[in-house]
Amino acid sequence: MAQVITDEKMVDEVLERGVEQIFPDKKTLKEKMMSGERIRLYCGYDPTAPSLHIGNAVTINKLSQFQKLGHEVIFLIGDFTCMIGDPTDKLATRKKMTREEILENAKGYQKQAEGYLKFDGENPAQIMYNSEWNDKLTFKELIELSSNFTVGQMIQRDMFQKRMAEEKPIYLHEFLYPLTQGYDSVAMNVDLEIGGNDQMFNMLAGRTLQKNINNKEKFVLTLKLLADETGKKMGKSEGNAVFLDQTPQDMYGAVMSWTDGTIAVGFEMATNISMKEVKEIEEALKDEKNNPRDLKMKLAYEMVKINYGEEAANLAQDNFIRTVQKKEVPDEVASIEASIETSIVELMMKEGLAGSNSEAKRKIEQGGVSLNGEIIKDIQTKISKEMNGKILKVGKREFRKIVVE
RNA sequence: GGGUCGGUGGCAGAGUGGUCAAAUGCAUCAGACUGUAAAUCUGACGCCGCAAGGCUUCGGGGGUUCGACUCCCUCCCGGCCCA
Repeated sequence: MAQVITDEKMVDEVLERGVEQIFPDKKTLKEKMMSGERIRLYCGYDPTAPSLHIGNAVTINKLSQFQKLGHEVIFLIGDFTCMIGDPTDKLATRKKMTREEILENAKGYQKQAEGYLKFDGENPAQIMYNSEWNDKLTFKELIELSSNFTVGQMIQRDMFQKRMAEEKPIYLHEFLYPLTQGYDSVAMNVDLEIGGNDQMFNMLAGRTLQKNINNKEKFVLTLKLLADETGKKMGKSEGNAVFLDQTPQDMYGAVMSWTDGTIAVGFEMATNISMKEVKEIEEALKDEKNNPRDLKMKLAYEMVKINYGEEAANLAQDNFIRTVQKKEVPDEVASIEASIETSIVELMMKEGLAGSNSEAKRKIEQGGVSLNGEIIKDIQTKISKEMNGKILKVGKREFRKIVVE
């Protein structure tokens, strides 16, 4: 059994760093943690996509901080809730997923989370699947669960309000999402749930149920969303998403495409460098003399280091400097075989460098395709003997070494 | 059950008989620039084709018409109001 650390400074940092709100309040949770009691906490992840993203990483990072203090961490995979689809942030009902798709997506989650959270050694995090108990719920039990909430409470929810205002449909089963997520708290009998601030409603439903059913106080800790001062979020729709299964190079590059305003908060939420350093970075960012790019490079480096280790971080950084800043060819370029007389367009298609012939042609016409630095202008260009060993570049970051057969 | 409005490209959302492969915004891609793969600017953005042009697409099916995203019939789905 792991020893629970009750160092006040450390407890404070865990309860403050990146934290938006704590329910019912920070003081009570702190007292509980300072008492030396080992608390049981979790955060849930719905496997709607094959990869976790940076937003998930922030909560996983928070879980790991509790883990380091010796608390019991559960990494919950929402294979059941996922079938309903969380209405949070969704203007439209999510399409239903099959169990197969869901489990396929969930496969990589542990590996992707490992950069932050330990699943072995002392005090390992446990992985649970919420289908384990939700599958077994009977209709009768579901009715009993539902009776803990009123329709009024459900439709209060901002997202539902918005949908009603826009005359968009709300399906009955969407009301069950907070219910089932809430029931997770009861089934696992946890003391604390953490999640992004947008998950507050769902997490509080669990607080209500845990109180009503197990007569236990469940704490809820919400984290700030990773966003810049204008509220611009990181995410897919913003085009700057970072996924945990990206290659080190791509991850590094994706971080580099964040807006400058996200640098400090990125360090605070997604890395584990000390808060002292985070403050120093904040100060440095205010100084005109410093180039924010350099601090962002440090952030990108840290992110890759956490997920892939120091060596990969160095390589990713070198790669970025080389290909993006100096516009040179990277150290390692994948070779591709090409037979004489096949067209460049055909080759690009075969290599997945273009989604269609039209796209390949467009890229050539727009000057995005080059061979050893020489822009290919003619879409009719065919592979010739002289091209052997030359580097084909498509767009900013795709490099292939041609091996003529 | 009745009334009424609606279902358009990855998303949001215009378009009401030819000028529509379908405005605009977001996302995406390419280029320029830069302090970065940021911001900004320029261009592209269904598929095939060097091109001319062709093919497929506006909930499904059928019809009217020289011609339909646009009109008619029918079916499916949704919002709102009434019951």
